[in-house]
Amino acid sequence: MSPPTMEDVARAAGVSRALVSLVMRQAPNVSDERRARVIAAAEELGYRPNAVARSLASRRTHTIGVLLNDLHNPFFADSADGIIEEASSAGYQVLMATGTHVNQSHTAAIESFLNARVDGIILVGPRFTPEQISDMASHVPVLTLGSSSDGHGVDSVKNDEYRGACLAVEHLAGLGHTRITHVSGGRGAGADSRRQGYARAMADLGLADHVDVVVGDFTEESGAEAADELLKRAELPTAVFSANDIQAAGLMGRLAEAGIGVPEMVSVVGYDDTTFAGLYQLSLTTIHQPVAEMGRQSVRSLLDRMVGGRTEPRKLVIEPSLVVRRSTAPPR
Amino acid sequence: MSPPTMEDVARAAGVSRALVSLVMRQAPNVSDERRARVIAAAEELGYRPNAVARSLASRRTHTIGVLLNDLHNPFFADSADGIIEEASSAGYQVLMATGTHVNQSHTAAIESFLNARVDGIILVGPRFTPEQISDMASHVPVLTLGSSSDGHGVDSVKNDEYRGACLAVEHLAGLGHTRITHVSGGRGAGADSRRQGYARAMADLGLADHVDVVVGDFTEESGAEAADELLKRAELPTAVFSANDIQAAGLMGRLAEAGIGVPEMVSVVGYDDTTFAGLYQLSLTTIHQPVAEMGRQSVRSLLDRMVGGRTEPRKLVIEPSLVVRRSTAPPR
DNA sequence: CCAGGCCCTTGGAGCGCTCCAATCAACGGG
DNA sequence: CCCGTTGATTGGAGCGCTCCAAGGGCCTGG
Repeated sequence: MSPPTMEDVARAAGVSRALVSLVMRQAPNVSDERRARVIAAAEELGYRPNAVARSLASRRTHTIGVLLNDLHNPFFADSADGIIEEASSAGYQVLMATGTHVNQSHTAAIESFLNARVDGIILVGPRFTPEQISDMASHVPVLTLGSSSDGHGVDSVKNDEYRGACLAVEHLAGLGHTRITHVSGGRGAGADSRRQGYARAMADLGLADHVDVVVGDFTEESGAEAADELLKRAELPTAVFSANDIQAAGLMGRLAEAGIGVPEMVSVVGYDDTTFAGLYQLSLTTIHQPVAEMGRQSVRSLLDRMVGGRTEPRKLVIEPSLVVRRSTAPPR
Repeated sequence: MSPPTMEDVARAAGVSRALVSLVMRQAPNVSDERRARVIAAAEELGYRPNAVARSLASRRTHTIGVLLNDLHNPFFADSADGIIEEASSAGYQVLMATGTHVNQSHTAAIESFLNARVDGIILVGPRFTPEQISDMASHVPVLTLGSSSDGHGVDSVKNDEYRGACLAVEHLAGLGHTRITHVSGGRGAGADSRRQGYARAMADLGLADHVDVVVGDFTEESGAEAADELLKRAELPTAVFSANDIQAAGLMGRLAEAGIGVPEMVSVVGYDDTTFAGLYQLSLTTIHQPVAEMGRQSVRSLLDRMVGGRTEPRKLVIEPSLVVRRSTAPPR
């Protein structure tokens, strides 16, 4: 009653088990006649190759482990989408785990990836120490996506956060803004570069005196809190560059509640160009990065290492772009 | 140079391989002294149990396959989150696949789940024929989440769409609306029940004459198109019950572009209470279903079948609830 | 007519683990 | 003092596949 094995197919087709194996793996040197007989027998028996046994024998699982920070942020959902799509079209499966904020669950997830003998690991967002990263990289190819914890012999795909931040600031300055505040992403992935890009761009534009950073993180609440903070001040900035879209949404919401119009009173720029930035009601000017495409690139890069034999790490930096919507306007 | 195996640990600890196996599986009948020795040896060698070999030998992979329709819709992201969380806390891994609209890729994903010998499958959204479902259910426990394609000996977890639609209509009617249009979800999961719930509630409230359904699907564009359709009419309805939040957002956006205020001119109710329904700028009145919790329930239900030995299918129906925000108001 | 190749096919030895039946030591009770 | 019990430990037989070395036809050139 147990499902048919290769042995059963071989018997039914009157050939050896090895031959069935060759047919299943689409090996070239098999006569058409036998191939047909094997395929017919397999079909008849409802044979289904056992990927577990195959993995054990071949020492390759055709599986990549993906660790995401937070599926609720569309950013992660989009990258997951790109990853899954590319992986499955390359014949790979995706083992997915999410670290629920706690770093401990991250390491547990990695542990189970390694036990499962995944062929590669993609880290989307989570912060690990360099030791942790290189430790796992010693077992299996690792790629970080969008995160900044790289540089330890692992591949990485990210957008040029620095450049993106510059685009945002230049856009605002171009509109005539000078008092441009940045709400940071705190210790989140990419937050540092965005903050530095902001500072640098401000300096380059001669606005060094106006540099003003409110510490936040990548959540909606943090945006609302930042708004509260700003509202307490004697004078609002005329523009805000938010560390990401969700935070920007939280910020704009709170400002609206307080009767502060966007962009009439304050212009707002986000980052990521996630789904809802384009919603008519938000219409958020933001920095676009092709997240799904980056997910696909990640898989390709990893495959390149896993089967292509590349060994030196490859860092891919994607150029972000500015998307202007209605949340920005010249200052009054 | 290959990673240490149980054999190596056994040798190092001076015990048999079987004993190491017992220790690794936390079996009870092992003397403390030997257990300690084995653990020490394993640690020393950096031993990592090979889950592939374990799966082959034990015929259980501790993996569940999850097939999602569309990660972009927060609904799916949320359920994925609940599923992953519960699965990993039960010691299970999640193999994730997304069907990219095309049904063919759905079946390919299922195929690879079965080849991987997953212990169970959760289908979130995709529509399969009853034959397909019962076919896969004959191999492995299957559960459908939020989908309507059940009833074939498989478990299911869903909210009471019917009831949810009633809640929406009753809310609008309670505000004084009579001309309530429904933009449907077309052939998507749950769309039928929502439409029927709408029709039934309208009838119960004596509004049968006003039943009016615009065919759409579960996307933002479809909402915009529905708005266009409505705008062509001589007279707008005073309220719209949208098949889901994203569609509602698209609809509201297009209405706003046309200068039609929500809720001043038209009230709008969505469905799902996805993340952005709560954004201040949308503030969409909608029907809430505890999606993440439903994801967790799905896993529990599946585990119950996989290890608990339950065989009769279990259908879990969750009561949805109404969340009133600012997109609804009495008609003018 | 035979050696030398070239294809196709096959048996067998694992891959690293689980699980079962068998073994062994220790312990009381009759 | 022997034997049944109980609990800890072990060898061995798989799990279903891949991979490799070797075998068997058959064709070709000398």
